[in-house]
Amino acid sequence: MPYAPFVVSPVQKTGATMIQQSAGPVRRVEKKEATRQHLIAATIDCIAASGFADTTLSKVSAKAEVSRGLVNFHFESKEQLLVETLRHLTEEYLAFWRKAVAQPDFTPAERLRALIEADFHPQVCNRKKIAVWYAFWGEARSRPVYTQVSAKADVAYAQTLETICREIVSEGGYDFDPKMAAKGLRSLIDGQWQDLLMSPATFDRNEAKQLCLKFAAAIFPKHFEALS
Amino acid sequence: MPYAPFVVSPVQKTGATMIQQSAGPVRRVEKKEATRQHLIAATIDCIAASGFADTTLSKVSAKAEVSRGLVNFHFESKEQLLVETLRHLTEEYLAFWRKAVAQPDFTPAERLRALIEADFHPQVCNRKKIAVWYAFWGEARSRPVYTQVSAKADVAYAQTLETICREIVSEGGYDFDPKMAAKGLRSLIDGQWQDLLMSPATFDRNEAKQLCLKFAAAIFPKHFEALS
DNA sequence: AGAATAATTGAACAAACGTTCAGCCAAATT
DNA sequence: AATTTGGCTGAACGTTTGTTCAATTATTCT
Repeated sequence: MPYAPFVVSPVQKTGATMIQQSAGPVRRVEKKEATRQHLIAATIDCIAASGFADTTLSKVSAKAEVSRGLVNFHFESKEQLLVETLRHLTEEYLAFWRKAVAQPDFTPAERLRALIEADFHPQVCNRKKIAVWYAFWGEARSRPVYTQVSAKADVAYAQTLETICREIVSEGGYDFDPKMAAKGLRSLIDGQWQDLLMSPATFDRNEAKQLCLKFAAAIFPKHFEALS
Repeated sequence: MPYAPFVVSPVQKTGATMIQQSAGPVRRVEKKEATRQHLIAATIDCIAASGFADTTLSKVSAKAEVSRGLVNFHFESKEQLLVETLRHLTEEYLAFWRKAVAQPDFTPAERLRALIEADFHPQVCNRKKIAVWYAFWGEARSRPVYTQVSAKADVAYAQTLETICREIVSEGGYDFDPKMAAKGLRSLIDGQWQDLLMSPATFDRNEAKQLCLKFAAAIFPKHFEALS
């Protein structure tokens, strides 16, 4: 049983009045969307389990426990399914780190800590999802559409991290280019992700965080030295 | 004309005496090996151009300008061809950075500089080859054999870098775990490689090196501060 | 309740896949 | 010069691929 039972959330029948909409049509629309998400989840599972090369629509539909032809009903083509899968992954990650740093009363250093914390949270930093990221990155050169899909979110991350670094540099009067600091920190995180993918046995989530914080302490000593 | 003309290096006919071997059989053996390498090179080209999923034996043999069936003559199977391709890539990279750091009169800091320099040399750090690395990494979870093939070389790199860092820490009396420093520096390099893959337009080789050296300066100030 | 709508199925399709192998020809041996 | 060896070809094989679509089932509308 690869997924939780295919339960459609029951239609709201009590409480607020339905406006301009009967209870009926919502159910069908909801179920359609649920199936769609179901297929995307199955695709992630398949890519992680079989790799990009061996991810076939037969395997995906088997994993999702639906018929073969349903994929082409919900998605124009296999390629479109893959694009939507990457989009799903991208948006999930975007929403996750955005929520983590969006605390208005945080200091820049606290926001950086929160970002690092988010980047190693099991919800986004687990071997299955990282395997899928790498699968897409491996195809990025031959299918530029994959780069386009995640480009906006990548830029958003880079800018957010750069802003945080600029604020920290400004606060501490450091002599370190904020753009370089941001690039470096992102690289450190990616590198640790790769470690999880390639050496899951020796990978340690806390160690990975500590490594990033140690480097942060090296370039922003006043902000990070004391702790860790 | 994807490759240099298929020239077999002429058999050595002058100079040292041939021992236990006529000139003849060498030619055939050499040509076989040349074809083999030819096929591996074509595979690298195909993975870079079409991605892992769309790399077929038809494309590989077309690129190498040989017949379809020849691949299965030289390699047991497609899977074996891919394994040997990864092995080739791994060994080339291993030999390259080993040569760079193997200067006996270098100080540890100079060796670290040489390693970084090697990691961004166009021979190993170019978009085509990095795309192939990522393609294999993307499949690593589903095909553990890929991890096994490059495992030894990965460990060798990690140990070499760690030794260099340990020596630098010892020299400078720094309070930074050499193991962490090594992991971090490797991450920085990987991260820059990924930048080249995903954003080739904005990637700058010298900037990438400078970024690594800046972080080196942050953790080993006495050894790297002055320069760069 | 009956008609209309839309999600889902599963069989069928051509195309492309990896693999096999009998035959060919150049190279090596006798 | 004749024979053997072995790299190489290209057609053929059985699968599997992504896609299509008429039929089916479940839901929504009248």
